[in-house]
Amino acid sequence: MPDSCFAEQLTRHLRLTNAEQAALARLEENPRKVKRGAMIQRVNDPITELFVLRQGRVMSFVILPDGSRQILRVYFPGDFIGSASTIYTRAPESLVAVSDSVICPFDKHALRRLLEEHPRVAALLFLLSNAERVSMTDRLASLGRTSAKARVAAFLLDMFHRLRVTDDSIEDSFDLKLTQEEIGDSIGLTSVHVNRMIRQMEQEGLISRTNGRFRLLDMERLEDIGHYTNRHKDMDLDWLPVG
Amino acid sequence: MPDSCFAEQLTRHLRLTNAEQAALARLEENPRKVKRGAMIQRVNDPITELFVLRQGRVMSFVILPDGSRQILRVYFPGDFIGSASTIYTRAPESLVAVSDSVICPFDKHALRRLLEEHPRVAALLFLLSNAERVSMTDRLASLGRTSAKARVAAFLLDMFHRLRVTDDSIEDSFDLKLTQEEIGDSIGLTSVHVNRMIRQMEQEGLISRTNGRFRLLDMERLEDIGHYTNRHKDMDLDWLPVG
DNA sequence: AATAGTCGTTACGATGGCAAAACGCCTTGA
DNA sequence: TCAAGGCGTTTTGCCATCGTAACGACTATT
Repeated sequence: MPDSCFAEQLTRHLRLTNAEQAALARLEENPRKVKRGAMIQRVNDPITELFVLRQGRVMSFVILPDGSRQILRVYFPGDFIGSASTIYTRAPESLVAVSDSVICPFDKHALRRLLEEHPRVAALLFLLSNAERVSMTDRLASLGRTSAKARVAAFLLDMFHRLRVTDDSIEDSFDLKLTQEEIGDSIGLTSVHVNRMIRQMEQEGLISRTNGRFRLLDMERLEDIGHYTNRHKDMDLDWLPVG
Repeated sequence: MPDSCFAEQLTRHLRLTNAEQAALARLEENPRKVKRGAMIQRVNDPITELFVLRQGRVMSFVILPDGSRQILRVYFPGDFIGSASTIYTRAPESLVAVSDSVICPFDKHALRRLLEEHPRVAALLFLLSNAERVSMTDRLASLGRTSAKARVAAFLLDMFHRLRVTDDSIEDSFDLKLTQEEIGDSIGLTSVHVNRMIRQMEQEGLISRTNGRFRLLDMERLEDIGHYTNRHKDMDLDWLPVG
């Protein structure tokens, strides 16, 4: 395992000095194992710490008064969790481990000191946050303006590409580790309808499933159906020069 | 008019030194008038500049292949427009003036230099971006999991509170300057259905309209219907100390 | 063996989209 | 002052999409 999952993921997109890498690695000095289903943070909890995810899956969500759940984001190894917590004193969203995971909590004030000592990291986090915002707007358009089938297609493609960023072993099949209900709660559908769409897409030869692993058979058609655009190629990697 | 709309809005949330305020004011040295309906940026345009909005209304949106439009965000005076542009070389979204407006374009590299000379501003922008992300997740939950009526209620409340941040003259009635079609494209509904909901809420005494101005008559019930939570009171204003 | 969790499947019904037309209101121009 | 046009709103009927409820099958865990 690398010294810093977070730095490792960052360097897929942006350039870091050795000092910055070392500083980021210090955020991951206290790994903690959490079991599938364990709550890491609840809405309205006073915020004292943020996290880096090393292994497994974590997701953020909110529960509406009528009991329905909206999953906001699924986190993968190397992801920085809880950026929302930097600007609020109480958690605006809950965090739960979707599968057995290893998270690295660090103090909110430790992050502030890091930003003071390594000002360029603040700019990097600003950029990262903007990228996350764009991916959020893509989901907004998906939820607001597309059919159930398009949402499922876009969701699978998004998960596939995000998994590949940190996991080189992924070729064309991957273990999502999400139930169909969790997929539905991510894209604003019921598990019943997610199931309908998945089976339909299987019959059409778009995807296949073998013991829980998805395989995307026809990328091109999936991207078409899901109105999916991979934004990675448009990233401005050198805007913020090194050192 | 203040030297810097942007700095003025920022200081509603966060503390700025005089030097930082002056640096931000320099972003607004080139005001430009744009007419209602004028395109400021198109999807996939190479990005060279970002904007601060001084007067009027600007919105960002995307058009899906089937021609439908998702409005991503409505910007008000004092808003920083185009944070998405910092990390991409091509615009991921279009920008259009919703009403006659004054925008202040500035070079993308001028922003980079500003971040280098005033490292704390990078951290402030990081925080601001995180706040925007949270407001985006609120909309995600609204689109994914709530009824048409709830979305309209939440949208009106959101616009009302955001307008009040920079416009002290607003008491309880306000001029949204958006058509019902634009409201629909913001919250994933057709203009027909937006109209249905607005008239229904009028009849129920929740809101009223007089020559284009909305008046929110029953805040409490609106917040209830829209599952609206005002997050402003939970902001962590002092996490990043001054200077 | 028992229990719990996930997936598969069906029938039924509500929510909200679509198409089309009329209405009101403002602007422009004679 | 009136007419013409454009734009946004209002209204209607029809119907597709997607949600709800309910149950059975399958698997893993205890």
